[in-house]
Amino acid sequence: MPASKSRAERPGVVPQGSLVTLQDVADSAGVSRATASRVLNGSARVVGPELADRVLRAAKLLRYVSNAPAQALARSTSTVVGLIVHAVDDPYFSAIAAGAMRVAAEHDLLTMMASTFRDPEREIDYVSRLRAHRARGVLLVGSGFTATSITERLHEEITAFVAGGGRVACIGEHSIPFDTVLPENRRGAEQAAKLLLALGHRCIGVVSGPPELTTVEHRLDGFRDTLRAAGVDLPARAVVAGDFTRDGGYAGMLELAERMPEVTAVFALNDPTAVGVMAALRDELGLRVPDDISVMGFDDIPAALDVTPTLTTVRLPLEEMGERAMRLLLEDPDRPPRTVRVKAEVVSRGSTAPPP
Amino acid sequence: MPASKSRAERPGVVPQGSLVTLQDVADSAGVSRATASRVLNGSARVVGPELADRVLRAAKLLRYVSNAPAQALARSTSTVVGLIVHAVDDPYFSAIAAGAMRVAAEHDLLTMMASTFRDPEREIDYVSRLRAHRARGVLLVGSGFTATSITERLHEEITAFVAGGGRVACIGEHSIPFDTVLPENRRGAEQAAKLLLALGHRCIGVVSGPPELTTVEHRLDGFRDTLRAAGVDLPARAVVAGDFTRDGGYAGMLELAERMPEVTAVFALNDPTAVGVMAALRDELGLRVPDDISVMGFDDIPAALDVTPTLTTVRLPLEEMGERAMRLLLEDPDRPPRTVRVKAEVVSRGSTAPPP
DNA sequence: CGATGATTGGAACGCGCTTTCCGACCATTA
DNA sequence: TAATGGTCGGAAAGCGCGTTCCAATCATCG
Repeated sequence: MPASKSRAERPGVVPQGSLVTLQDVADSAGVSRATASRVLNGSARVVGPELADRVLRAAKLLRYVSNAPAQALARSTSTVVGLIVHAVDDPYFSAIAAGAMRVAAEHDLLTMMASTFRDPEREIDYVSRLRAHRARGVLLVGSGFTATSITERLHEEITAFVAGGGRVACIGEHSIPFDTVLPENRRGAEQAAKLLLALGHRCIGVVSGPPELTTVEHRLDGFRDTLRAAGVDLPARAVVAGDFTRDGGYAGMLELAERMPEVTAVFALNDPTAVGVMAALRDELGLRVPDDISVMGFDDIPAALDVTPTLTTVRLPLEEMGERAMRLLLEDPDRPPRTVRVKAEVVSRGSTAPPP
Repeated sequence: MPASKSRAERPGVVPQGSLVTLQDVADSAGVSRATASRVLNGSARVVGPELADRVLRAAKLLRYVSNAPAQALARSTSTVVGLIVHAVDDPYFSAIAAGAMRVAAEHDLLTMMASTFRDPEREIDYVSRLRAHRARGVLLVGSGFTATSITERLHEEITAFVAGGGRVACIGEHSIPFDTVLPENRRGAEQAAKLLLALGHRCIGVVSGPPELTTVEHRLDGFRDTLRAAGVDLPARAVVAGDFTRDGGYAGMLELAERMPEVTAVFALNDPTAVGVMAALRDELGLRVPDDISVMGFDDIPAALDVTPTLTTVRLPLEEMGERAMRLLLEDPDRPPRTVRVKAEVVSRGSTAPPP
């Protein structure tokens, strides 16, 4: 029991249960810590085959795994990346997270995932904590906020992070000069508007998301501008704010129906909202989609195929966005910030039709 | 610039960009490291108010955050918990994760989230890596595997983790003697069977999940036994294996229809599968749910309400399960392992009806 | 006014690991 | 055979922080 022997030499140190240290392995293999270290994580230096074998054997026997914090301290670099999302249980974010985590795993990195529960303060706080953990990089997923005070403080925190050698990438418009994967929110919304116009709709409502999100702003602008260019007005009362959730869409639709019962089409600014809108239409308002009213969403989450009717939406390659952002974050660190634009594409399905 | 002064004293050490250390703060405040440390993380010892203020001020100015790895090393305890799921983008797991992460955040812990992409080897590997990171604890979400070789190796890894002072909790049957949140899979499946029997179904098919999961085994057993007790047989060919995904359910239904076109009800072993089954029925087989055939799922994911018809399923309080498991993991560490049973409850909705 | 105790800042060590820097040892070559 | 170069193992100095132990300062009491 070489491990316990080494432990016994410094009694009282044991924190709780015994952790096997590199020293233990070295002792057990009859070599120095330096040698053990070298064989256990392929240093530049080569160790003789027999010693190497002894070390490996001892490590296996003792179930040794290196102490990551200690390693991080000594190397002053860690093996974790941060992933900050607004809500884990939102399919938009979890699809992106799946892509990002796959790439992180390919690079042998562990992912610290933080969910802000849609609170910008927590986002700032998390960046700071990830900085404390000396994360390799952090991926900011989801929309930025239009409020400049938030953006500024986030920016400061990010700057400090980068100054410490960390990398940053964003998905969505964050008004921050770092690697960015930028979905064409504006263009997508324009095309949504065109589809609805082409179908003949002239009286259209919008169930929006939190107005403080840049994503919402851009989608809304693109939509409104396109309507206007076609001579169709989108009055303020035709736009009701949701919260980007299914329930927000439900409530939003009820309010919209009260304000403007004459709408023949509703554009929801993301898919969960659209799903909520359709539920409200069906369960409370007794309107049939698309015969009485058309509904469009945005993002194309997997569930868009499984609602009835299937949801016409603007497709974004979510998982791919996550992958690309993570690659941006991890690959060739020394190059100027890049912005990758991602096409948004209308997918016409069952929830849209000409007005009745 | 006290920070850069301190840096300048050890040139060449700077890794990339300058990290502010506790020493920098101490220098800038004109105190010793010890004092700075004491004020910055409320040690037992009290520091004089004026010095404390100087330190706080300096820390803020320099945007100091403590080096978490160094801190973890010195304290030999970290502020991270691990969360291992099978797939982030599966609503079952993301709902649980949301609950778990909320609790972790309450405790001021960062969550390392690992997605195994349904590969048991990765699960074992992740436990080991989490052990390396000296995580406070790890939460194993999702079913265990029936293969004893896997279970044994996982168990060994977990044991090593616990021996190192880490805590462990599981959701689902892992055949491991640790804190467990155990959904009543068997009871839930029994009730599902009863509902179908009560409706008059006698010829029933099952679209299952990966047979190597204990969850699948238990749900299947409960279902089969209850049918048998009622004199209804569930022949092997009536059970087709899916993979717990929507697409798996789709394919599974097609196969089931080929093998046993006479079934009047299908029990899908989780909700995504059920959604796939309904899609196959609608898009390829031209059967109406529930008029021609009934469909039941398991778990009650949010989307169960948004498919048409709404999905009859067995409800599990997913988010709450995540919360409770995380509490088990974090609260009063010194007590024998506990098992919390979670009730499964049938929710009757639109996808079930008497046979035609 | 000197002794005693309470308070508080600082020096120093240790956490586990990486990484120079040396020195020992071997095999070459002149 | 002696000198030379190349290998390879080990001693030791950090990495940034927490924390014990000491010394110094101050107030208080006899």
